[in-house]
Amino acid sequence: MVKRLRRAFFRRSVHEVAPDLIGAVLLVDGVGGRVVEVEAYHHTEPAAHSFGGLTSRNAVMFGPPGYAYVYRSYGIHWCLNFVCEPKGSAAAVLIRALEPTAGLRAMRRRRGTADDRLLCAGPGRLCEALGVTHAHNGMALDRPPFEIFTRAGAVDVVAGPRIGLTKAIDLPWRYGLKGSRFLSKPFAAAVTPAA
DNA sequence: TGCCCGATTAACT
DNA sequence: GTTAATCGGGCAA
Repeated sequence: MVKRLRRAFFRRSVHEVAPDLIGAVLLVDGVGGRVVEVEAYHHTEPAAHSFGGLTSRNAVMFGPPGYAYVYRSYGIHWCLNFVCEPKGSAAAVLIRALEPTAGLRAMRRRRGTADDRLLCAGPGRLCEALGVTHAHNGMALDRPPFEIFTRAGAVDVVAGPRIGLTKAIDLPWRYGLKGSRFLSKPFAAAVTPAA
Protein backbone atom coordinates (compact mmCIF):
# COMPACT_ATOMS: atom_id res chain seq x y z
CA MET A 1 0.00 0.00 0.00
CA VAL A 2 1.44 3.33 -1.04
CA LYS A 3 1.37 5.99 1.66
CA ARG A 4 2.57 9.53 1.92
CA LEU A 5 5.79 9.67 3.93
CA ARG A 6 5.58 11.31 7.33
CA ARG A 7 8.40 12.97 9.17
CA ALA A 8 8.87 9.96 11.46
CA PHE A 9 10.15 8.04 8.43
CA PHE A 10 13.27 10.22 8.43
CA ARG A 11 13.88 10.06 12.17
CA ARG A 12 15.61 6.66 11.90
CA SER A 13 19.23 5.81 11.16
CA VAL A 14 20.38 7.12 7.81
CA HIS A 15 21.38 3.51 7.03
CA GLU A 16 17.75 2.42 7.38
CA VAL A 17 16.23 5.40 5.60
CA ALA A 18 18.57 5.29 2.58
CA PRO A 19 17.70 1.76 1.36
CA ASP A 20 14.04 2.30 2.29
CA LEU A 21 13.90 5.27 -0.10
CA ILE A 22 14.72 3.05 -3.08
CA GLY A 23 11.45 2.61 -4.93
CA ALA A 24 9.75 5.55 -3.20
CA VAL A 25 8.21 8.22 -5.41
CA LEU A 26 9.47 11.81 -5.12
CA LEU A 27 7.52 14.68 -6.66
CA VAL A 28 8.30 18.41 -6.62
CA ASP A 29 5.30 20.42 -7.80
CA GLY A 30 3.98 17.21 -9.31
CA VAL A 31 7.14 16.50 -11.30
CA GLY A 32 9.44 13.57 -10.51
CA GLY A 33 9.54 9.80 -10.32
CA ARG A 34 10.72 6.68 -8.59
CA VAL A 35 13.90 6.91 -6.50
CA VAL A 36 16.48 4.48 -7.89
CA GLU A 37 19.74 5.72 -6.31
CA VAL A 38 20.73 7.45 -3.06
CA GLU A 39 23.78 7.91 -0.81
CA ALA A 40 24.03 8.17 2.98
CA TYR A 41 26.15 10.78 4.80
CA HIS A 42 26.86 11.18 8.52
CA HIS A 43 28.80 13.81 10.47
CA THR A 44 31.14 11.17 11.95
CA GLU A 45 32.63 10.47 8.53
CA PRO A 46 34.87 12.96 6.63
CA ALA A 47 33.01 12.90 3.30
CA ALA A 48 29.97 14.56 4.91
CA HIS A 49 29.49 18.32 4.66
CA SER A 50 28.59 18.24 8.35
CA PHE A 51 31.90 16.57 9.35
CA GLY A 52 33.59 19.89 10.15
CA GLY A 53 30.75 21.20 12.27
CA LEU A 54 27.94 23.71 11.80
CA THR A 55 28.28 26.33 9.05
CA SER A 56 25.79 28.53 7.23
CA ARG A 57 25.76 26.17 4.26
CA ASN A 58 25.11 22.94 6.17
CA ALA A 59 22.91 24.38 8.94
CA VAL A 60 19.83 22.47 7.76
CA MET A 61 21.70 19.18 8.26
CA PHE A 62 22.02 19.98 11.96
CA GLY A 63 18.29 20.62 12.29
CA PRO A 64 15.39 18.19 12.69
CA PRO A 65 14.77 15.30 10.24
CA GLY A 66 12.32 15.48 7.38
CA TYR A 67 13.68 18.64 5.74
CA ALA A 68 15.45 19.29 2.44
CA TYR A 69 19.14 20.22 2.44
CA VAL A 70 20.09 21.72 -0.94
CA TYR A 71 23.63 22.81 -1.73
CA ARG A 72 25.54 24.17 -4.72
CA SER A 73 27.91 21.64 -6.26
CA TYR A 74 31.03 22.68 -8.18
CA GLY A 75 29.58 26.17 -8.42
CA ILE A 76 27.18 24.96 -11.10
CA HIS A 77 24.65 22.36 -9.98
CA TRP A 78 22.22 21.89 -7.11
CA CYS A 79 22.05 18.68 -5.07
CA LEU A 80 19.07 17.54 -2.97
CA ASN A 81 19.38 15.74 0.39
CA PHE A 82 16.86 14.52 2.95
CA VAL A 83 17.88 15.25 6.56
CA CYS A 84 17.61 12.12 8.76
CA GLU A 85 18.00 10.95 12.37
CA PRO A 86 17.14 12.97 15.48
CA LYS A 87 18.22 16.63 15.44
CA GLY A 88 21.98 16.98 15.88
CA SER A 89 23.08 13.82 14.04
CA ALA A 90 23.73 15.97 10.97
CA ALA A 91 23.01 12.96 8.78
CA ALA A 92 21.39 13.09 5.36
CA VAL A 93 20.56 11.07 2.27
CA LEU A 94 21.63 12.46 -1.11
CA ILE A 95 19.06 11.78 -3.83
CA ARG A 96 21.14 10.74 -6.85
CA ALA A 97 18.77 9.37 -9.48
CA LEU A 98 15.10 8.91 -10.35
CA GLU A 99 13.19 6.89 -12.88
CA PRO A 100 11.05 9.68 -14.38
CA THR A 101 7.32 8.97 -14.11
CA ALA A 102 5.51 12.31 -13.73
CA GLY A 103 5.88 15.60 -15.59
CA LEU A 104 8.05 14.21 -18.36
CA ARG A 105 7.30 17.20 -20.58
CA ALA A 106 8.47 19.69 -17.94
CA MET A 107 11.61 17.66 -17.23
CA ARG A 108 12.56 17.40 -20.91
CA ARG A 109 12.09 21.14 -21.30
CA ARG A 110 14.21 22.01 -18.23
CA ARG A 111 16.94 19.55 -19.15
CA GLY A 112 16.94 20.34 -22.85
CA THR A 113 16.99 16.70 -23.85
CA ALA A 114 14.50 14.09 -25.02
CA ASP A 115 16.63 11.22 -23.67
CA ASP A 116 14.50 10.07 -20.73
CA ARG A 117 17.30 7.93 -19.33
CA LEU A 118 19.38 11.07 -18.70
CA LEU A 119 16.62 13.30 -17.29
CA CYS A 120 17.29 12.41 -13.63
CA ALA A 121 20.40 10.17 -13.75
CA GLY A 122 22.63 12.10 -11.34
CA PRO A 123 22.13 14.55 -8.47
CA GLY A 124 22.66 17.67 -10.59
CA ARG A 125 20.51 16.46 -13.46
CA LEU A 126 17.75 15.44 -11.07
CA CYS A 127 17.58 18.89 -9.49
CA GLU A 128 17.53 20.57 -12.88
CA ALA A 129 14.71 18.29 -14.08
CA LEU A 130 12.63 18.86 -10.92
CA GLY A 131 13.38 22.57 -10.69
CA VAL A 132 15.08 22.21 -7.29
CA THR A 133 17.27 25.17 -6.26
CA HIS A 134 18.54 26.85 -3.09
CA ALA A 135 14.98 28.13 -2.71
CA HIS A 136 14.08 24.60 -1.54
CA ASN A 137 16.80 24.48 1.14
CA GLY A 138 15.17 24.01 4.55
CA MET A 139 11.71 23.15 3.23
CA ALA A 140 9.69 20.39 4.92
CA LEU A 141 9.47 17.16 2.93
CA ASP A 142 5.89 16.41 4.02
CA ARG A 143 4.48 19.65 2.64
CA PRO A 144 4.19 21.19 -0.83
CA PRO A 145 5.97 21.52 -3.16
CA PHE A 146 7.35 18.14 -1.97
CA GLU A 147 5.33 14.92 -2.11
CA ILE A 148 6.98 11.62 -1.20
CA PHE A 149 5.26 8.23 -1.26
CA THR A 150 6.42 4.86 0.07
CA ARG A 151 7.18 2.08 -2.38
CA ALA A 152 4.38 -0.33 -3.19
CA GLY A 153 6.15 -3.67 -2.70
CA ALA A 154 9.48 -5.39 -2.23
CA VAL A 155 12.44 -4.25 -4.32
CA ASP A 156 15.97 -5.57 -4.85
CA VAL A 157 18.36 -3.02 -3.33
CA VAL A 158 22.08 -3.14 -4.09
CA ALA A 159 24.87 -1.26 -2.30
CA GLY A 160 28.34 -0.05 -3.19
CA PRO A 161 30.90 2.75 -2.69
CA ARG A 162 29.73 6.34 -3.06
CA ILE A 163 30.49 8.38 -6.19
CA GLY A 164 32.90 11.26 -6.67
CA LEU A 165 34.46 11.30 -3.19
CA THR A 166 38.06 11.75 -2.14
CA LYS A 167 37.46 10.89 1.54
CA ALA A 168 35.90 7.80 3.09
CA ILE A 169 35.76 6.36 -0.40
CA ASP A 170 35.44 2.76 0.78
CA LEU A 171 32.22 3.02 2.78
CA PRO A 172 29.48 1.14 0.87
CA TRP A 173 26.84 3.79 1.54
CA ARG A 174 25.46 4.09 -2.00
CA TYR A 175 22.16 2.26 -2.50
CA GLY A 176 20.37 1.55 -5.77
CA LEU A 177 17.54 -0.30 -7.43
CA LYS A 178 19.00 -3.49 -8.85
CA GLY A 179 19.12 -3.50 -12.64
CA SER A 180 17.64 -0.02 -13.14
CA ARG A 181 18.64 1.69 -16.38
CA PHE A 182 18.14 5.10 -14.72
CA LEU A 183 21.14 4.92 -12.36
CA SER A 184 23.82 7.62 -12.63
CA LYS A 185 26.37 4.79 -12.88
CA PRO A 186 26.02 1.01 -12.72
CA PHE A 187 26.83 -0.86 -9.52
CA ALA A 188 29.98 -2.95 -9.82
CA ALA A 189 28.87 -5.82 -7.61
CA ALA A 190 25.38 -6.88 -6.66
CA VAL A 191 25.63 -6.86 -2.88
CA THR A 192 22.45 -6.84 -0.84
CA PRO A 193 22.87 -4.51 2.14
CA ALA A 194 22.36 -5.88 5.61
CA ALA A 195 18.87 -5.32 6.97
C1' DT B 1 42.02 38.94 1.44
C1' DG B 2 43.66 35.15 -1.35
C1' DC B 3 43.93 30.49 -2.58
C1' DC B 4 42.41 25.80 -3.25
C1' DC B 5 39.10 22.52 -4.03
C1' DG B 6 34.67 19.92 -4.38
C1' DA B 7 28.66 14.63 -2.71
C1' DT B 8 29.07 17.27 -11.11
C1' DT B 9 28.22 17.48 -15.88
C1' DA B 10 28.93 17.88 -20.80
C1' DA B 11 31.97 18.24 -24.34
C1' DC B 12 35.94 17.24 -25.82
C1' DT B 13 40.29 13.82 -27.72
C1' DG C 1 40.37 8.69 -21.49
C1' DT C 2 40.66 14.39 -20.12
C1' DT C 3 39.05 19.02 -19.05
C1' DA C 4 36.47 23.47 -18.68
C1' DA C 5 32.70 25.68 -16.45
C1' DT C 6 31.95 28.30 -12.01
C1' DC C 7 31.51 29.76 -6.99
C1' DG C 8 31.07 29.45 -1.93
C1' DG C 9 33.29 27.26 2.13
C1' DG C 10 37.27 26.68 4.77
C1' DC C 11 41.70 27.70 5.96
C1' DA C 12 46.27 30.13 5.68
C1' DA C 13 48.31 34.60 5.99
